[in-house]
Amino acid sequence: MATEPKSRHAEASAPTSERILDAAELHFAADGFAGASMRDIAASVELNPASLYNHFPGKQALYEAVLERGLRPIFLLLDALRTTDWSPESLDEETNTLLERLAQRPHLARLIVHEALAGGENLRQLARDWLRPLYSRALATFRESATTREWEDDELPLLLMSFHHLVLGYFAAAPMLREVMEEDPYSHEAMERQSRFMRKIVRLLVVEARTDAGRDEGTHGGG
Amino acid sequence: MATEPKSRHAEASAPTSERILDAAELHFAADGFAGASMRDIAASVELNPASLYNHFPGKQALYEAVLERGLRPIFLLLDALRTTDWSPESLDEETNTLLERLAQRPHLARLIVHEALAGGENLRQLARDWLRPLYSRALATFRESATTREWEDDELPLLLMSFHHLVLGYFAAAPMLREVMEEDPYSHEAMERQSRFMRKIVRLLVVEARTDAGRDEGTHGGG
Amino acid sequence: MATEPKSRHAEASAPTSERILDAAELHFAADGFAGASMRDIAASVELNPASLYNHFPGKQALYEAVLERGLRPIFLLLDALRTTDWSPESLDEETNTLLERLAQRPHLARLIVHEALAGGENLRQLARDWLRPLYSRALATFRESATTREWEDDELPLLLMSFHHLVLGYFAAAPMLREVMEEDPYSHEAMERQSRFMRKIVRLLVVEARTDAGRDEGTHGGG
Amino acid sequence: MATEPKSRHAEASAPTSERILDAAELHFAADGFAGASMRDIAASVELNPASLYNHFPGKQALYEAVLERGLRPIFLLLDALRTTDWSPESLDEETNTLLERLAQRPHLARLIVHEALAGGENLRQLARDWLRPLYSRALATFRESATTREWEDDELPLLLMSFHHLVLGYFAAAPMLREVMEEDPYSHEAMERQSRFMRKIVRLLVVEARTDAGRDEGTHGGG
DNA sequence: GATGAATGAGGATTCATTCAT
DNA sequence: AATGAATGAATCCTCATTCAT
Repeated sequence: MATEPKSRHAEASAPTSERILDAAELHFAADGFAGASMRDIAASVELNPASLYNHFPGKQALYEAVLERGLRPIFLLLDALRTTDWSPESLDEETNTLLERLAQRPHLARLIVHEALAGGENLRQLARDWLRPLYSRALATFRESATTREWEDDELPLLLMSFHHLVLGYFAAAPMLREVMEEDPYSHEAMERQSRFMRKIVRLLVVEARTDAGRDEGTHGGG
Repeated sequence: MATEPKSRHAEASAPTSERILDAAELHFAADGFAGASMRDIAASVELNPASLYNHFPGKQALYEAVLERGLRPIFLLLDALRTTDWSPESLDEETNTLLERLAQRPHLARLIVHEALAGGENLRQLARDWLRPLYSRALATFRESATTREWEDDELPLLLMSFHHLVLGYFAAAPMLREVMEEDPYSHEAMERQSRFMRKIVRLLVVEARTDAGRDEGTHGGG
Repeated sequence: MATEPKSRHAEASAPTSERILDAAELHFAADGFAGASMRDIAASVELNPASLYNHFPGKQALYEAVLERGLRPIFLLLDALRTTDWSPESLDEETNTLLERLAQRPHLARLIVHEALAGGENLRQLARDWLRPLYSRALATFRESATTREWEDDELPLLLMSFHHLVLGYFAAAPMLREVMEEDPYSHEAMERQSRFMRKIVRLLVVEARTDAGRDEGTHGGG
Repeated sequence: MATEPKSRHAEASAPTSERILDAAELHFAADGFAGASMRDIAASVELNPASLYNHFPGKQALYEAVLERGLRPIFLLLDALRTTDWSPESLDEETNTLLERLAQRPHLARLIVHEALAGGENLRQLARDWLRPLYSRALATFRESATTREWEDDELPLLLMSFHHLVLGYFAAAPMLREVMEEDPYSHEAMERQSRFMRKIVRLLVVEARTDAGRDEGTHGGG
């Protein structure tokens, strides 16, 4: 106590808490909140289940701590996209950064998708604390930007969600990709390819769309 | 009385097995295989849990029956896309049909996404029986088509998966959309808008890409 | 109804009842009353479990019918031993007959042993209806006989039970013998050997004992 | 308080695991593995059924622990018989010791007989771990001994099994004996009588048989 | 901070039995 | 005489949580 200036909060005091969070993140991502078990999480940290309660008051609190720790930096990063100048080069770079960050902690994407599927109180909280603020600001940036003028105003949320689905989908569906494509989607090679591909999609949907704007806009313009 | 030889037990219109499948589909979609409980499913049909076993030999079999009943028509529909002529009009129409069909049974998408997340034996089976045949044939069609010549050959699987993520994502994330966008994503209005949007995306990624093909092949030099 | 003079009782009316009894005997012998299941018995006869109740009012009644049908002839046979003249030749022959009869229906022995182990109401009934009358008469015969005069009077019940254990034990322990001796105890060869052996034991314990009587009876005589 | 660091929970004297084993032994002996229920065992120890799983990972493991604890000393004892000198006095004493030991834990015999009846995986294990080693060594001892020269070589296993049936039968059939003989077979008196009787049988079948050996070898020509 | 033991609620499944057809 | 469907009670076992040590 004399030599080590521990923080006041239990979460930061010991590496044990961190190890618990790591294990919990893994299990929650794999099995969802309901599917993950305190027993398994404890076993992953080679701890008695009862010991988890010395660090977190319960399963729900542990879950929230995982979300907090994992999502904050991701969302901060996304939020920073606001300041982009929407030049193709910037978009490329920012797409790249985001994918790399997600690739570092691939469990988080699955975690969010689990929540999105399940609905319920956890999702409500996640939406309130993280998703809604993020999306509303991203939307605002979209709207201010001249870049996306090709899209109708009421299509911008859909475009935003599409990027959400595309990005999270890739990570979340990793187990499926392994089955269907018979390749490890987290391999350096696969990530590289996906990153290139995503940049291309971004260009086609955001950058080039602007260029095409004047041509054959007969489809949605009629609505 | 002469024409309806149904027992007095089944007051509801549909045969019991069908009603069980309906309830099971709902619960499996909401909570995943592990998260859904036979007890809850039975309660939804106002049946004793033991009665489920008169219709299906177990949870796993019930799950598979749900998949079979729900996915067969969808996948048959997707498979039929093979015969498309890739004209913008055909693509528009087929995109439309697919989305409408999925909208009729919005739980299925969530069910697949649950599987994709969870991995495990169920996914392996789903991949073997449904996904892999479908994707390999879709890919073949992609490849034969002159339409998508703009994409590198090794990008076609990614493009395919992107459509997977985009389409399933919309339905699967419905609970999240409700929270974040504060709108019912299954409303006629929202569906209409999403359908229009998806057609536009398809056009931008598949049809127009072809047109752009000759221009600045593979780089973002257009900016 | 006109052509077939069916007996009034359901048990005798159809071969189905008989087939049910056969299957029930097998299952009760293998797993005991509690361990055997109506479902399995029905499956053995390729019948719906509900159909059993058209022939027997319940599990308990079916069990009793099995006992009745199976044990009566055996016990009649044993009872007939009363009239033996206790000559070595007669004993040999009667031992032989008994073992052959039991070998024909090896399940019965296991059935009795199951009851003997379990105790409870079924055993009480079995004892009242079958075992007690039989043993008391067998004992009386023993006592009248000059043959067994070597044994103290209070040892005769134990001698009787010993034969019970020896005979039933061989059949009841068949699964164990298979494991331990690695041989099929129901094979003709094994049965032959066992029969010869049992006759030898009977001779040693009953016939020869008489002869030895005068020699070194220091052990029990002192009690 | 200083010398007894036990928690307040365990008011009863023995440690909980031991009390569970006691109760389990009783129930498994009475109803067999399949027939005994964790619920009942827990109730016997006044414990929540879930608590059993804090001490044993499952029903099967509990069963094996019961076997291990109960059978090891018995089988060690039997194994020690190997060193007997086959003198009448030694046999008397050893028979006595064995019966006394079994009488101390009369449930074990029923437990083994249950297994012998049921067959299945448990029996296979019991045979492999306990019975087969024991019997093969006992047989070897029999064979080396000059004592049993009267018996044919292929009769020795049967003789061995006969002792098995006689000894276990007495204990296993206790419920039946109570019904049929209307006496408690575990009473001191009954045990004393049975012990005397068993010694006599052993003498007649093993010791005296040797003496008779020269007389009328193998036939019942004595009549 | 860690743990062994205890527990109530709930998990899937089996069982004997009933009843209308 | 046979059956499909229904059911309440019981089966083994898991879960998150608590508590004394």
